[in-house]
Amino acid sequence: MAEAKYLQIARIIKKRIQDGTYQSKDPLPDQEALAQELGVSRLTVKKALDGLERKGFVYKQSGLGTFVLGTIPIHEKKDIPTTGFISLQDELERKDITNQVIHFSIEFPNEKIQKNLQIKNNDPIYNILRLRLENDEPLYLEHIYMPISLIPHLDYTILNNSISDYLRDTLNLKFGIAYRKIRATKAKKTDQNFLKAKENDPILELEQVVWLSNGEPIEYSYKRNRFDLLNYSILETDNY
Amino acid sequence: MAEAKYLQIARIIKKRIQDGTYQSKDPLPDQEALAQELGVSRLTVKKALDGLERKGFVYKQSGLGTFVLGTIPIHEKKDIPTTGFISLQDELERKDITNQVIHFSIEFPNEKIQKNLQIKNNDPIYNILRLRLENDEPLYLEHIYMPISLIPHLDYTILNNSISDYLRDTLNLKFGIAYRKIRATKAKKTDQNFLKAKENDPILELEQVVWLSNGEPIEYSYKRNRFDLLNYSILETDNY
DNA sequence: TAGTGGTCTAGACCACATC
DNA sequence: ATGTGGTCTAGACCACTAT
Repeated sequence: MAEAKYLQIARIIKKRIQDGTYQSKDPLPDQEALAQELGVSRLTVKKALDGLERKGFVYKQSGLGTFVLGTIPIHEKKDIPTTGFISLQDELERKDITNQVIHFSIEFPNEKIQKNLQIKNNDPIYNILRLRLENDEPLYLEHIYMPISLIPHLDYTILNNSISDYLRDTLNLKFGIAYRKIRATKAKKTDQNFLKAKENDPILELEQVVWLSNGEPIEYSYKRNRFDLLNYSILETDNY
Repeated sequence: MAEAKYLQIARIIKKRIQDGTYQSKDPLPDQEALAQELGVSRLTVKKALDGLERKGFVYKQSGLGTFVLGTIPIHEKKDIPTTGFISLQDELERKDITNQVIHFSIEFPNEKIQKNLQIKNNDPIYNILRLRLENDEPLYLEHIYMPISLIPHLDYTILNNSISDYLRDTLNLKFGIAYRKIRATKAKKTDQNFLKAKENDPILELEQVVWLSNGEPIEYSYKRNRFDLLNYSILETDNY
């Protein structure tokens, strides 16, 4: 089957917002009108708008209409959305991002990794340390642990590009949920070396466990970000 | 009208998960069975489950069923969800949280605040500095700016309790979206004084703009958190 | 009063996973 | 072949907002 109708509708409406057909703060046509015009039921339009609301394109006021959300004042280029499984390059408009694989090995997991990946001590894992650079300046250091059982073949070519693209497009794995945790910590020696962080610089750390849609943990990782080059951003909506 | 049916259904199912009626990793009854049992349509059950999935109680596998999500391994007590407009006390199981109002004044906004609250330079604002303590130990320092025009009467009693409860329950204001940004910074003198932070301690900062459901900005604020006492957490789902 | 979005139903068909 | 969740429809009624 083709892409779901509500996703197609969402894309059409999103395009109209981006090309200025629907202007900031203006009301969109009402759901019934959009449904008629696009040849779908009202519920399908509503579902599309619900998604666009969650993504921050529109907001709705019961009894009034649906409106285009204006520019967010505190938004900066270095804000990275914490939502979505999209790779960094897509989400950010940062073109010159490169990878540098610092370490790549196969090991038995320690207790913490066993717990986080829900595996046994004799289930081997990949241990990856990767540095991300923007215009040759270090952005963040990424420690990744993944079970071999789910990913039979991983090599430097994949690590130098996108692991998530490989999992999704080549292995056809489907991501489920992710639990992410953001904290501030002090720079360690490793951070000082690879990130060119100073001794008393803070580090913005994102630790996460990612599950496949069948409930199996696929990745435990933490990124150690340069505090001055990255923020994490969240757009919150009331949408149940 | 009473609470929406899908929210009632969600609450019932959530309770069954929490009291162990549905065990971790077990499948729930299928949507049709739940619909029959609870006397609603299948779509209403689905909507309830969609919400529970976004909140991390269950996960669904098309063609297989809906399952109770097990405990999240990296979850800690000091993780604070970045989602929802719920006050800190409700969300955390931290009982002994107190407020200490350090500064409270009415002023004209500077340019940054004008921009973030979308107001003019002669629209007065509240300027609030509040310290949050847990068992008399400082947790975070909160700088809050809000337009007076939307909040006619604010006093120390309200500031010592919950501002958001006052806005919601007394003024009947409805929250719309919030844009939040998380960064790591260095401790300033203010942080050292009030948070008992050391000179080279990092600070975990959350900066945010909160809008009402009618699109008017109601709050610009930033919290400066002790790096060792708080993390922010995000639960990510595929849910469009 | 009119117009908006929110909810809900019954029924249908589809894609997907398992047996 | 069967059972699961995902999508979609047409129609209905409700709550809220503005005039």
